Amino acid sequence: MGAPLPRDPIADAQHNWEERGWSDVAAPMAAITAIMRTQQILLARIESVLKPFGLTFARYELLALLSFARSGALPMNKASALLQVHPTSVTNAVDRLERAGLVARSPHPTDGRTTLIELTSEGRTVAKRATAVLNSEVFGQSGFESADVDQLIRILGSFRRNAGDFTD
Amino acid sequence: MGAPLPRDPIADAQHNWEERGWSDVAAPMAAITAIMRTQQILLARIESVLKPFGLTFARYELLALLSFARSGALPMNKASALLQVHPTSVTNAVDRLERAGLVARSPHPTDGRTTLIELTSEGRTVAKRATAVLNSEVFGQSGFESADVDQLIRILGSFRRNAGDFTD
DNA sequence: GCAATATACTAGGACATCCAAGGGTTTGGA
DNA sequence: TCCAAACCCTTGGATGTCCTAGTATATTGC
Repeated sequence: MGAPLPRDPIADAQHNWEERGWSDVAAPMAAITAIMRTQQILLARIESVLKPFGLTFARYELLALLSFARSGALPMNKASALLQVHPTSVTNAVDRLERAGLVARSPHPTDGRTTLIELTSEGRTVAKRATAVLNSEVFGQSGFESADVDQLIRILGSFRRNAGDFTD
Repeated sequence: MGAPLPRDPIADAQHNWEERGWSDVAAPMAAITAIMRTQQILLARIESVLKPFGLTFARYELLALLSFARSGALPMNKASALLQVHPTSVTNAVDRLERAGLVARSPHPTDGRTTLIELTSEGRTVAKRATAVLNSEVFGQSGFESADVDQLIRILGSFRRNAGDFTD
């Protein structure tokens, strides 16, 4: 956005919390705020890389999910569950991907309520190329130490499990 | 959203990455995806707590920032920089907070380009009460182990510094 | 078998974020 | 002094997310 700040605004907030006598929750507040900000930074990097492909992160995630499905097709409700987003968000993403010719809707063979989303061959190509660039430009240069990556996976995995994302 | 999944979708994605030969970036990919999902869960909790106050997280952050400013007022560009969001997002938040009577715009005394945002007394009251509930309902029950909170603050703090958020 | 309930997707609305562009104000160099 | 460049805020547009409600199809229970 702009130039770096002279001080860490989240550390400042943590100090403010402690000064007000909320020391018991100051650290979790700072951690949660840091997660918010980190997500914002990472999302911006990802979207910047995907822009040349005409993709957003939401649409890329759907393409990637489909590309890993054996049949190359998934019911919309399944995609919604796996991506952990609201069904209307999937409808929105599919609308745009379909208009771009990267996926196609088709009726479910036995359940009239269900719509299957299927990768087109162009969709598969775009997914492959976008993934390659994301791997090299974002995931390969995350800025996290290797040991910290393991810590994040452990800590956030535990959090997500406790939050009810999955049972394992 | 829905019921817990039988398996962790992010761990599955990491395995898929490894199977395709992208083992070198599979772990950072999983960590980054986990940050995205964690942010989503935390944001939902926060918004749920703030809803009774007629606040969103974006508006709450602005109120909280103002409540910690000595004078109780800040220029909009300063708020934009400290909250690390685009100036138009601040304009949007101030518009709504002003309509709700929680903040007021006033001209800067010496710089005609600048607009100051000031807490109203009602705004200060709402900020105080919203903070109390957030502290007890979200930050006080984050679900993170105390040691993990420290790890998160360290890891994400380092990341944000490297990303150019601040120099310290 | 049929009505009541549950499930799947979509339409419309509220919010937030960013970008691009425009209008007003200040600053700084020729 | 004066005009160009820099800065500040706002408007308008695109996208994503969620919620609520509505339509269509399946499933269940009597």
